[in-house]
Amino acid sequence: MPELPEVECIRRSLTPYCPFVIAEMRLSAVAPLVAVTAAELRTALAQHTITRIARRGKYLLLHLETESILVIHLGMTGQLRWHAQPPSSPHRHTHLQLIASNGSGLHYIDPRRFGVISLHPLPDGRPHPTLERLGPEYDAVAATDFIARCRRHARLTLKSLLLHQGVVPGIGNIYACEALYRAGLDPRRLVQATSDEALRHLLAQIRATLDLGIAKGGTTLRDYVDGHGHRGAMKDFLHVYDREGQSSLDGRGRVIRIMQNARSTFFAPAVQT
DNA sequence: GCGATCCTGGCC
DNA sequence: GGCCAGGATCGC
Repeated sequence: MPELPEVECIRRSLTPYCPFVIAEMRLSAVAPLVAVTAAELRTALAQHTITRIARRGKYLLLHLETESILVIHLGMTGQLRWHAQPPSSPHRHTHLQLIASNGSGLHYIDPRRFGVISLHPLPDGRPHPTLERLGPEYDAVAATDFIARCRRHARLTLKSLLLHQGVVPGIGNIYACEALYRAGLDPRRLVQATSDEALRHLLAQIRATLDLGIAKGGTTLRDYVDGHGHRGAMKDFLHVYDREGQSSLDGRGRVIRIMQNARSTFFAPAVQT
């Protein structure tokens, strides 16, 4: 569900509640823990303080005063919600609750359990495995570095390239389609058939697309809400995603849907070459 | 590189 | 009942 703009909006919506002292931690029996046990998580969190919330790609990083970091990935259907008081009817798929002494708290909800709850570093001291492999952030990467990273994946299609978290992390299916539309590039085109100039332009469009997504509060197709339960408005600004058979938002071409790696790609052949 | 896989739920 | 879904890893 959430891509970089949605994760960033969640981060911003929860930042006012830091520092947050965790008086109690509750974990469901089927919480999607990765490389940590419930006991290890409890030791790392209970009676400790979340000092700030950061983001890398689609990962939320809840920094503790101990220098340990609670790592949360929301997968397809994850939510991180703030509750000023304990909710009268907690969501059925609540897997982690971090509760303060006054009853307020952060709730992690994830029906499909494609998410990740972990720690960085891991309890054995090793770095969190997938966090380490992420490329530089979209707003910090130099164009020359971006192009060099693209060239390492010469035989990928541009669509697959954008979904690869080692190039520019945080892009998912929606924003990959949108950035390629804005850049005028066919999602089926191979990296090796794409010029440096076109890649430079693509990076600029990735930035514009993600920044707009953040400014509009993220894309709510169905589930997405920020930490306060607010939906995002970006859906009304998508040019091609979920518009099969219609014209693109700016009217420059008719949108078709194809499957790439078993996932839908929306694009306008008249605009994208 | 590609397909299968982990899950639940909504929609046709 | 079947298909599809905003993700990422794993094995071939």
